[in-house]
Amino acid sequence: MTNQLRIVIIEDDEVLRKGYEMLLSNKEDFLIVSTYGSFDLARKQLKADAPQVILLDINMPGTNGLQAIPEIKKSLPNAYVIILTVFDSPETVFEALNMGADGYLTKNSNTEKITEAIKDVCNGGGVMSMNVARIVMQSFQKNLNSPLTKRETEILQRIATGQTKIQIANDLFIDQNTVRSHVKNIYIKLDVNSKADAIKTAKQNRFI
Amino acid sequence: MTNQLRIVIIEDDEVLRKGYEMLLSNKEDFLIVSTYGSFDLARKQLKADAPQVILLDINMPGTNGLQAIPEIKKSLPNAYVIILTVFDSPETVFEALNMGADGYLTKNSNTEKITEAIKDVCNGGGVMSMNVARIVMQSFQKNLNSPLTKRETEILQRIATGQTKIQIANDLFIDQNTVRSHVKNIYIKLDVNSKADAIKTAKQNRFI
DNA sequence: TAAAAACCACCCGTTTAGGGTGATTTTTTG
DNA sequence: CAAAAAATCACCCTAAACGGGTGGTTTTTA
Repeated sequence: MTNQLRIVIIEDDEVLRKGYEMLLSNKEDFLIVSTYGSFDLARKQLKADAPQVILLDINMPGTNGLQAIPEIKKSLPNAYVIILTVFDSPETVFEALNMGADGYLTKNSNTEKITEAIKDVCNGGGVMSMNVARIVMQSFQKNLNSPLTKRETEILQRIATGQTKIQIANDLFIDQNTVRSHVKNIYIKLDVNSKADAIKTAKQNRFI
Repeated sequence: MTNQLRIVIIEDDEVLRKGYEMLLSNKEDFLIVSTYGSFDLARKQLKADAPQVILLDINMPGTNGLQAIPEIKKSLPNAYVIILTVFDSPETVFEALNMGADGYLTKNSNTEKITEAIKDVCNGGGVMSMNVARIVMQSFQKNLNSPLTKRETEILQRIATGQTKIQIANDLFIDQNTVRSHVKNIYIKLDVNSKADAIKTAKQNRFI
């Protein structure tokens, strides 16, 4: 790309903010348009800054980074938002992704990783650091010690998508009564007595 | 770590197989224990090879890589499985993660990335290349043009977890009739007339 | 060849879903 | 500020689905 990438940094820690600014502005591909100590300070300027990439901290005074994402996406729909934070709890990560973050880096990332991430994001990639990727991958991995059989798991998954027993029976080419039998066994194994509880328990334990 | 990492490569393309072997065996931290042209050939030897990391292709004659993952995890519960493939469709990625893969690299990854990935995985990290991360992140990102209001989205999400309207009403401190009203509006907006269809449509369009 | 899983068939009463039609109050937004 | 959108609530109705109980057979797996 012939033009420099316009970057904005929003980070309340002054040392980190200046640090990132110095390190990234050394790269000739990057132009640090502005830096802010909070999103509340950045809000009115952002549109004029017209950044392509925003490095965003989560823990900030006033509006926090997660709350800021939808607002940013609204006023700058084409800008990429990369979270840069110390938090890497599953809840925080998933909320950030749900809000529409394009990347999630934890602060142990060195300059090399960050510059790489910025370029990757602009090439349409997603970016996450190792510990974040681990969290995300674990969220997909099922519990290998599920008490449910293959068939029971299949049926519970379908229940979780809102299918009725009749629909499930038709889809699996088995009788409604068979589905009922399986459901009863599922309830016994999970020690519940309703769809909602079964789904809840199964999801908590990653059985489905 | 003082000992070398024991690595097995399972890849049907001979050129790639030999290529990876050469490149990785140059690293003094790594010991390529064995390489195989298919999982069926590897199956009986794997336990004796006792690898810490397995690089696994997906498209192979006989048992494919995805099917192989559960089998590997069963016989070598402590081994890390890194998928190394050209496929990066959402379906393939999610199936691999569901099967328990610890990493997912596409074949444009250079040696540097691969060695880094192997080390990261052994440090308990998850590993994925940029295009895979993009796929995973997109799966979390909701459609910003949802026709559903905040409340409607909330209610539909709860329906998708199996909650009844009464339970939802209690949880949200509103009347059952109010929940019904919202549900009716949801059905109209999504042009459906049942829970299952609403959930299906909403998930397809990432409204929930 | 046992045990586990998958399959099927009835009974029963209660709960839930979904369609229709009306309304009021609060919040958002131009 | 005024109009629009969202959220709230009420009552009609029927058919469908749920969940508990108890019994069984066939197939698959270890």
